[in-house]
Amino acid sequence: MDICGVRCIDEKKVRKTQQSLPPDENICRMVDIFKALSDPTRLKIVLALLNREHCVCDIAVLCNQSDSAVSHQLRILRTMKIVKNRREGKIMYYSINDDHVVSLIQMSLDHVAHC
Amino acid sequence: MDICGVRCIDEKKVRKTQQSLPPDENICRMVDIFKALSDPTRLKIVLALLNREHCVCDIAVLCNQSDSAVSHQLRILRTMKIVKNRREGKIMYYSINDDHVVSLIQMSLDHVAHC
DNA sequence: TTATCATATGAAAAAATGTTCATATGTAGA
DNA sequence: TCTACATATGAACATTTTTTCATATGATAA
Repeated sequence: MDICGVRCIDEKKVRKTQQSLPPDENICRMVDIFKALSDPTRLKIVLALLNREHCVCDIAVLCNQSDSAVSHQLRILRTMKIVKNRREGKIMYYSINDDHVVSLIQMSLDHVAHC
Repeated sequence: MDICGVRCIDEKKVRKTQQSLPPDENICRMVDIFKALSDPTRLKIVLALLNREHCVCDIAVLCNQSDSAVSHQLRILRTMKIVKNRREGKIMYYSINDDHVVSLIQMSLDHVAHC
């Protein structure tokens, strides 16, 4: 096995591990979830919404960011289906839309608490 | 409450949520974990090492990346204490060093499998 | 010692990401 | 209708991250 000039030391082990790997598509989807949570503003938004729904400008206050910056990040979280929104007149309320993500965050909260 | 020109709609809710938020330092540490797993090369490395330890050039083959690129990513994972390494002659073997991260990945694997 | 191999590292180049700013949209009320 | 407000969005700019390339290090064998 030799890909792009990189030599392989132990072909057998590599093949076995290769078979154990999830398909690339799934790896990408996992990366997307982690990426969504890997920005302080976005993670803080999700943590805040864990508590209850909030409107955009309240989230901006909580994150100490401009409305616009928060709106951009909310769009990313919305696209990823991590949050959902509902309109009440002029105000747009955001809330959590993915229980799996809640568990992920809970687990990482535990991790950080332990160390 | 009015921070940097952003008006707050519902002060009470904001205060309650603010109190429910983990300290910023912990949020940063959570972000660091998610960031570590939010690159396809790094996540693939960790997934591969979940199976068994591997040397750098075998990881490079698995990830279809140059030795150097992989080495850089391994340093990041090492700094984060997500992986550890041991030398055997010229060869450096890397393996998983953080069980919490294993659980996190397992959970995200489940998530991706479900949807 | 010298040559070779496996890996590491610094710095530059390339790519991806986040924020700001100006402007647009949708809603409510005058 | 016009105005004000809450939010959204595109594009420019700034920052961060990743990859590449050249070179360095540490280990083995000749």
